[in-house]
Amino acid sequence: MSPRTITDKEFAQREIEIIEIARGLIEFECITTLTIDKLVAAAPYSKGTIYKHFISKEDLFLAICNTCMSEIKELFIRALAFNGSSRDRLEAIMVSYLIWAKLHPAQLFAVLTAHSPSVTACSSDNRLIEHNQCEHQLMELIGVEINLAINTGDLTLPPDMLFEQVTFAYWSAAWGAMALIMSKGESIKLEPMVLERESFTNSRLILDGFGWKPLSNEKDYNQTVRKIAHEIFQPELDTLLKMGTPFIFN
Amino acid sequence: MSPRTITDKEFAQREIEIIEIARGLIEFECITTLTIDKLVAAAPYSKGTIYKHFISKEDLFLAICNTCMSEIKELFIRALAFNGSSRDRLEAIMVSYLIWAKLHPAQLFAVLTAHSPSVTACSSDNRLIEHNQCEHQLMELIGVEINLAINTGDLTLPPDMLFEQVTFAYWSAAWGAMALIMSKGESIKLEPMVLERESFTNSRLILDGFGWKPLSNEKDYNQTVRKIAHEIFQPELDTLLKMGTPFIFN
DNA sequence: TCGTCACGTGACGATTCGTCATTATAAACT
DNA sequence: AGTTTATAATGACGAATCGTCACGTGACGA
Repeated sequence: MSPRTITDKEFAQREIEIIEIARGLIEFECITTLTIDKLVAAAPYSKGTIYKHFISKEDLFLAICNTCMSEIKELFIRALAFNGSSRDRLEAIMVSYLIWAKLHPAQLFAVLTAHSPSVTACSSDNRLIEHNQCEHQLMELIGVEINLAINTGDLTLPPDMLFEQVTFAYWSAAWGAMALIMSKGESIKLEPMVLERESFTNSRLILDGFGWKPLSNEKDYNQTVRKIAHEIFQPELDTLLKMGTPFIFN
Repeated sequence: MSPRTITDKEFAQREIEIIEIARGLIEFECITTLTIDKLVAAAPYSKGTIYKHFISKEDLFLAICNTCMSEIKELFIRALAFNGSSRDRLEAIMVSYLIWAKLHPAQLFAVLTAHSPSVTACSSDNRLIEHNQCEHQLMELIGVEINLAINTGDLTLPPDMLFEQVTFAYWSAAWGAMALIMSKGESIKLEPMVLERESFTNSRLILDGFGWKPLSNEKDYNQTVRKIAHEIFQPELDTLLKMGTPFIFN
């Protein structure tokens, strides 16, 4: 009754495989120069099959973005294992985010462009839902830490403020620095701005603005960042060094 | 010796005209659906002529973006006329930025997408230089106010920090909120985040983080925002109301 | 009036996207 | 084993769009 069927699992597996191939292509070219035809040429599947998975090129982009966000999530989880104050762990999240960005600059572009309206407009509903879940999960991880901080008294939630606003403030400040600095090609530099430094600056300002203890003038967070990086992300630091783009400490 | 010449001035004028036509098209469609062919159909010039002005579609996008930034600059200048503290005037800049964004949501998308690597890659050098100048001018306006604050003692520049970093921190936090909230289509909402509220929150956090006086717990900035909006941007507020997207005060 | 040369034009080749008619194939059945 | 059958895979194709370039046009000087 059902000849030549493909199981859901096989289908999902193949989707992952295609996404990985696409990510591989991006590494050498750029998200912009990636075309469906190139992907078809590089993958052991035909165009029709690929369009079974992604309803459009943008849908593929968003799928790549979602995969990246899942990867980032894993790093976040590792970061949250840092033994320190709640604020230390937020710093650790920033470290992990930066490390990922530096490890995969081409992929980061994919994540950035995935936030453009064209991608949102041309992606499948399921993919968009998945994307929202990914974003939600990342924010949730930050949210848990914020809750902890409130419970321990390190952070006092301003009375007229929603809980999610704290997450959003932190996330958006990090996003802004990332987007502005990384979008500039090598051709034009945005002053002498350094991704790592400005990101930590934004983090510090936002958290100090909340009065999240210990404040940055009570503690040397540069030291904390070094400790986090070496304790949790030493392998990644080594890779970055080998890539010629070492993590820059203050 | 030179038959049928076009002066530089005429050329520049025509460029402005074409950009305005393109902006008009964007209003009804979207930056993504804007094609050169549509522009050619809408403009009294042929494709060849248009390609005399813009070396690529992306170059046109960046030109639109630059025009928008010049418009924003004018609003910034108006904002800076606000009679108050230096921090009040930064708040005024945020108000003007938000008002522009709400007045021209479609154009804002153009500005956002103009920051994607594809646009940077395919634009002419001149256009990129112009873009950098626009960005620089906007930041410079903020920079002037920061200097004033330092001179009056409202702000103490952290010893290990460059002057430009203050500007960048403020600008990137504003950018992040804008990019994250506006990039979400109507389909998917990012929690109950409100552009105006989160923008002012970010602004307050960053400036409080710097210890920029008067701090937000010493003064009701919601009141200041209302004052700024009504004193300087009442016509725009009325327009927004008519558009059905009123400026949202806290 | 005519020649010239910069400017304007839009047809065209080249890409790339996404579809769909056709082919291949594995399971079920005889 | 051979046949049937429904589903999956394929890639040729039409449509859309980009950017170019060979040709047309017209203002000005001679």
